Amino acid sequence: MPFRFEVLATDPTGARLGRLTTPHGTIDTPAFMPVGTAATVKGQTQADLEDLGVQILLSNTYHLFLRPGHVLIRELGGLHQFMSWPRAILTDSGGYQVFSLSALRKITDEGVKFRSHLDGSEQFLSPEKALEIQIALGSDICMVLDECIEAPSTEPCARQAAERTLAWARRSRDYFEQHGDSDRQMVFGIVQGGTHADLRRENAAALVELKFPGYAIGGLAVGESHSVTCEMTQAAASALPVEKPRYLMGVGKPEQIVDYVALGIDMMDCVLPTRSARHGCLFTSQGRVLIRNAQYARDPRPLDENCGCAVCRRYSRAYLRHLYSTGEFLSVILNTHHNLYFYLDTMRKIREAIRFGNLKRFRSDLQERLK
RNA sequence: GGACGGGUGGGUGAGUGGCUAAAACCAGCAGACUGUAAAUCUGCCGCUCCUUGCGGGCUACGGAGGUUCGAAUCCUCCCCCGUCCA
Repeated sequence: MPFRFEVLATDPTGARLGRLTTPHGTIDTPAFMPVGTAATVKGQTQADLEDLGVQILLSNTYHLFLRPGHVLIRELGGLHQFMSWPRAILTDSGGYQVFSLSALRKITDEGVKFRSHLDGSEQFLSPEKALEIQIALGSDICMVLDECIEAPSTEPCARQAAERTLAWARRSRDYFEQHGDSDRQMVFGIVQGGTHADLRRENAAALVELKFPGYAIGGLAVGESHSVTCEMTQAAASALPVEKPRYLMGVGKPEQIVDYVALGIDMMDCVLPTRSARHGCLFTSQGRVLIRNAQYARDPRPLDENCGCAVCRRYSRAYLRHLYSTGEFLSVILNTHHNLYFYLDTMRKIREAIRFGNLKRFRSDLQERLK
């Protein structure tokens, strides 16, 4: 079996230490997946990412479908070969674009009609089409197309989206059984349900009957408070099988991630470290640093004295500020490198804390420092 | 010496009688960013006072006078810059 998920240890909080095996290597969980929407993590080479210890990257079905096209990528040997990434890849289905491109789309039970943000052309994504594209891309983990809604949303509205997502999950599974290869790829179903705990539980339970090899929780961190995100995560996770990996989509800040891990989450992804880096917001052991702030202009210290990354070992805050304020390319590169290191290093420490059963202590220390 | 053109807030630069403490952009200062339409977006950006309000006072469009209820905008003189002619 090329795919395998093992829970190696659990922490009193409920956190799980695990290992997910894929044809492109194993992933230590809880894992953070950097986002490389357009087959690139902006500002980092694949060699950089390997050096950082990234075991799995996220990329995007919808964006790659529009450009350069999944057929072209298949011709060039699939996404791994195309982008020269030897480790695992998870592709998001385009479900998030249903949310973020809401002004440019129309949803029916059949699928989603998009007006391309690139050239205005009309595009259509159905659950089957999203899988067809992901099969062509060859990602290790495919996501079913889902309907992600904003928060807050009314119960009927959330229910409609959740039920549609469930129906789409069934169609996705069936399509993959017919056209996919489970030795090569796995498909995760996605729980929806807005900010309604009962609906989350109900939707998760129904999804589990479809027997996916892994489950994602979607539609969170889209406007609701962190405590509600946790409550919903808890509600959904409680209905998921313990032996399958759980992926909380699109989160979060470092101090939030430990909370999700404590709720039994195994995988997460977020644009925060990469996007914030480009915007001059850097994550450190003492909290966030806006490197453009005047107070760093003459600061000879490393960004984070407790950080072992290549950037902190070599450059000063004053230099990083200079690069940012002059708009130099190197600013994006160094900032992104540091932020990803910080996230991945935090995950390493989280895994270690779970191994020793003291995540609770680790969490309160981390949250105290970062608040 | 003469003829034109021009001098606006830290910079570039709109504005040619009231809606102008003065567009826009840049610089500066601060904030946001959560399955990436994002190397983006937002706010502040003359001084000052308080009862912090689409509040009051003061200063401001090269300088000094003047016209007008009202001037960055019109008039006079002066200073400076650019181009051209001697």
